[in-house]
Amino acid sequence: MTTSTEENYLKAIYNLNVDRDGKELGTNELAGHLGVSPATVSSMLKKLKEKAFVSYEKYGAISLLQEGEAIAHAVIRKHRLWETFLVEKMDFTWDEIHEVAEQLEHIKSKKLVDQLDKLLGYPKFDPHGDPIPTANGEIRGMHKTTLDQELAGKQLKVVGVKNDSPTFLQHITQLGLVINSEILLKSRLEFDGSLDVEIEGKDQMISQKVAENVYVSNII
Amino acid sequence: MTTSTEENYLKAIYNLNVDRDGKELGTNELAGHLGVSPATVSSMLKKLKEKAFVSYEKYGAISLLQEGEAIAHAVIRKHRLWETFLVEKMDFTWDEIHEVAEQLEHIKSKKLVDQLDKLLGYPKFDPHGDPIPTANGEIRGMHKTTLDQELAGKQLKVVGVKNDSPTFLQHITQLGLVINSEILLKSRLEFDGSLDVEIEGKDQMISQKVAENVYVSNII
DNA sequence: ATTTAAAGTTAGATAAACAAAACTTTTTAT
DNA sequence: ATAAAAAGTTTTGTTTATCTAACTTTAAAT
Repeated sequence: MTTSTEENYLKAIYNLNVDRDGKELGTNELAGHLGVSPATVSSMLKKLKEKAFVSYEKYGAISLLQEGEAIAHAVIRKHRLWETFLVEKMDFTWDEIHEVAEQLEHIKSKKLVDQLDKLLGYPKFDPHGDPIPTANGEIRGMHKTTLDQELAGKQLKVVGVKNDSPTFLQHITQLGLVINSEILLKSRLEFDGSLDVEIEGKDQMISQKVAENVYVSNII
Repeated sequence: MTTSTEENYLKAIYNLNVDRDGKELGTNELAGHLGVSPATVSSMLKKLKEKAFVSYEKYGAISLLQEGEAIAHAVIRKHRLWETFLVEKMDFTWDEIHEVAEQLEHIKSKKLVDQLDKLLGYPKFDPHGDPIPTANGEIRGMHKTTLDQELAGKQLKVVGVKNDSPTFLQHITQLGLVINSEILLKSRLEFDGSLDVEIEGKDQMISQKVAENVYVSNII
């Protein structure tokens, strides 16, 4: 049986290895992400390696082995199903769900997860636009482009966010940026990379930092 | 913030102090109930006393102080609401819910509990017939008589069970003994205290041990 | 009333998860 | 190519929750 802590390490390793172009994951970065010291990560990696959950050599890159990835998928599946449940059935807003889902994702009951999935109508995406892994651990395709990478003049749709923090989510909700919002990217300022956009008809300026954390797709 | 372990101790102390006529609760009994050694209970009590959750002196009786009782009530409320949720919304049977509820009862989110209560229509009893404490920690009245204490000839209704274990619940479900089942207590055998009963029309023998764990009320 | 049994406590140890400080390896910059 | 910086590891130590073994107190039995 895996502990909650182990599950959190595996999930973090998974998340940090997605969405990066070959850059290696090290103990410092993982420690920062988990809010623990690099020393703690070093010793935990020894344990996770013994259990054959991760691939790791001293001073080397950290990545998941098959079994570790399966556990990460299962935890992420639970996290995203619970987030969906909280929004759909419990009247939570998308900035309130992460913290509670961090707790609920560690509940151990296969039946509960299956029933949750059924109750929600087998959703494919969670309230942040992230895909929900299937019961077999398959993930149906991830996001690609963030708003900051798009060209001026494009008509876009918000399909997800890269950041789950309440403050970020509250900020963009204020701007009108929620899942399925339509955006016209009018122009980009050379000065600081901020963007002049039209969101659901309203004119707005958004910082590059915000744009980097919003996933979009083209409107055909 | 209280840990899950502390909450489990407070809940156990609460449960063991209900349903007993003045008999004092000691470390051995508590240890047995929690599945830990008496030594562990001794040291944990020191901590719970420091936090002013329990009243306790060396070699003396264990009981809850106001704050400890409030926490116990809150945990029991969550436990029973989750059990109700699992049966009402997730198609669990009453013998499957205890184990999962033991995990869910420690989730920390006021909003989640309130919404759960609302979603379920503010239930007064859980699937085992136990009363659900209100948000202010009030419990609306407990069970009184178990089936083994009733007189022969009486027409009774099952209102609850004293034991949550899967094996017990599966056994009595087999007998037809579920919440609201109607029972006619026909006679009691002097030999071993077992009972001759008619359950929903069917004739059955049930052991004294079983009868001690079924709460009943008179049908008026 | 004394012995024995039951109940309870204390002391010493362990495992999990963490941190600080000291040390080592790798990478970067000049 | 070497020094400095960054990244990573090891050692030592802490906290929480647990155990076993040894000891003490209280209750029961003769």
